[in-house]
Amino acid sequence: MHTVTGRPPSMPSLKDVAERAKVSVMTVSNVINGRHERVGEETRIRILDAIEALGYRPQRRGRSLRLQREFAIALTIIHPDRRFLDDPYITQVAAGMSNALAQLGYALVINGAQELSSLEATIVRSASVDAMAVFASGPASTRAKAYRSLARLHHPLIILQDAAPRDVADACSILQDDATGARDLARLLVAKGARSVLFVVPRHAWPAIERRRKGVEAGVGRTAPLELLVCDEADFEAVKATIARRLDEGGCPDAIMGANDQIAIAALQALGARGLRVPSDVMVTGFNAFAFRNFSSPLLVSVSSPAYALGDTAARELMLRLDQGRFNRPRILLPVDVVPGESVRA
Amino acid sequence: MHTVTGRPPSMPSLKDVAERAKVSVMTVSNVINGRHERVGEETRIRILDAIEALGYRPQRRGRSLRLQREFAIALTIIHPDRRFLDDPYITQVAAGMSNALAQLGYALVINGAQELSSLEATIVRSASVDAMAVFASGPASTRAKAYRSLARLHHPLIILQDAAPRDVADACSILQDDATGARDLARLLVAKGARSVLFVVPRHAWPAIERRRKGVEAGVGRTAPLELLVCDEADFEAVKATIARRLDEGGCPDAIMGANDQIAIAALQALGARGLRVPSDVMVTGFNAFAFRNFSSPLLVSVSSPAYALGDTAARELMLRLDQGRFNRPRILLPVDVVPGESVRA
DNA sequence: CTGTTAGCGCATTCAA
DNA sequence: TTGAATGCGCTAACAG
Repeated sequence: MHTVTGRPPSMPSLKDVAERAKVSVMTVSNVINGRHERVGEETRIRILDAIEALGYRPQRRGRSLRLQREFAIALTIIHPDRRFLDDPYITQVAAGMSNALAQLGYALVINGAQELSSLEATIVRSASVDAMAVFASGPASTRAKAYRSLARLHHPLIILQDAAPRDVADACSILQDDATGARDLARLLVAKGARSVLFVVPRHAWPAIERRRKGVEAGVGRTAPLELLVCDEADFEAVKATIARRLDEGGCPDAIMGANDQIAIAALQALGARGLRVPSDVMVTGFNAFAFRNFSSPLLVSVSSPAYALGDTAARELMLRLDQGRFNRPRILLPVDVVPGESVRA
Repeated sequence: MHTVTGRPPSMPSLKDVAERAKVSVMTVSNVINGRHERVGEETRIRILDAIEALGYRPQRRGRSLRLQREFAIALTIIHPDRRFLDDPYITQVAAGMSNALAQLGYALVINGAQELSSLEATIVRSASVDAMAVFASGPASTRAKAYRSLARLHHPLIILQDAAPRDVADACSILQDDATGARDLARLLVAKGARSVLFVVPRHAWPAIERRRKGVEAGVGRTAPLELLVCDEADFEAVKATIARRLDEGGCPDAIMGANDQIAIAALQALGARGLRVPSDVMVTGFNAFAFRNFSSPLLVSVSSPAYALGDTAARELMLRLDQGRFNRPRILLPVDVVPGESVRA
């Protein structure tokens, strides 16, 4: 007889329950899975007693192996900051996914990778989920490479906040309408008299930010010249310093648009330190409108990002895909709305 | 022959690789697991070619079943807000755990539960991890009940930011020294002349907040009377309104201490709206010192919470526990530091 | 250095 | 209504 590496002695299996209830494992399995019509009432009660007494819980390993399903979905985040969950957008996506999956008995496995290579080293090395959602940053070519890499894993793939490369099959792209939101913000500023706009973006590339930039360009049109300023988003003080230097050197634009609320708040502070008033001297807008927007004043005009809904949708679409064998739609676009505030003239 | 529920045709197994490389599965397994001394160079290369050609990845299900290990750790969060990951403390813990686990080839499974009952409905129903960390809110009795519930799962348990009930074995409690941090803050305020202190806490109970309250009590001692104000943390405007009402009705204390930075920022705004100056009229302190502390001014004096380190430590301790069969220590306390700012008189 | 055997927990299939 | 046999993918133990 071979001895096995020693399971914790207190982890009962179907067999243990079956022995205790003096039935076969199959009967226990039927009870567990609620196939009442196949088990007699008395037997069922005896089995339930045994389950209770042993503290038995089905062990997913066996079930997974038999059914060729892991009952788990991965959320993979490619982000330069190892504290990838610090990004408020990402946390909301994760919460949305987790809650939707929990209802369906699925688990959410979270993993962050700094870059493609470390990604390959971890997730890719072994298959432990049924499907995957990916949220990637970086230049478009790097992102596309990551998507292709993940697509080769033979799993359905949801690409969050980015387009799927044409050659990636069995993928679905879910994004919010950043371009329209940004365009509407820019139009609002122009309507309020802005004739020069500074758009401040993070150095590290994000697909959503690229779309916001295009939206802003469309919004200002030929009415107001658009200037781009790149800053180091990870360091709040550095963002402030970059904006301050720009103000000192290039004079003050009519409006500053932050690619997200964090950047816009840095702009508010840089302006305040120079004695410039918002919105009378300069108008400012942000993007996302998450809770911390309330922490600074004047309250930012922003755009509400449905990040939680994005995660929720991703989970549901993946469940449908696993059930039906294919994605219903290759692309889902969630709407956004301009959120009023005090940082734009009335 | 039995037909199986149909694995995706493109998901190769060890056997497929073995057949293609014309070796036994065992040899392939040895290559995969880096047992170079047991496989000849030529064979190894042939096998690696086959793996590449088939796009093979080890399937965790089989490995888990054989080794009686899931290679996954759960982080369970009991929090009334379904957007449990909105809490910045929790996200940092999760990031710390995820990164530490990834290095060791483990996955992090995240699940949030509103209350104990929904917790039992999800995780508890089936075993899919090797160990668990839990971060619970709510009254002490509810929390203890949750810990006992989880302890019955036969898994090692790490209890984050809370003490383990005495009757829970195979558990380890990891927390930060909230009491000392809060005491030091309170002492600082007293040293700067505060003779009345208002401590503003969220309605929903958190063990860390209870410890902070005790620390504040110890810090003010008999020098300054301490008043407690309870607010509805989830709604920033409601927090502001509660503090504003208190200011209108009870006059202004010498200092307001927020149980966290969010609450302290609400206090700053409520004070600002009444024309009260910080720190000359009133001093204000927060707690945690996460990134968004920078979003408001004046900059809060706060306490730095090592939330990321907490998650990192939790992961490492669990790995040690799984290797060694028992926890080294029943309790780990991480230090905190007062972080300077402009909201306390110099 | 390589192969064979056996079995982890579970659910499908077929037999009683 | 219940049971027995089978095999999912993988690896420890042992045999060659």
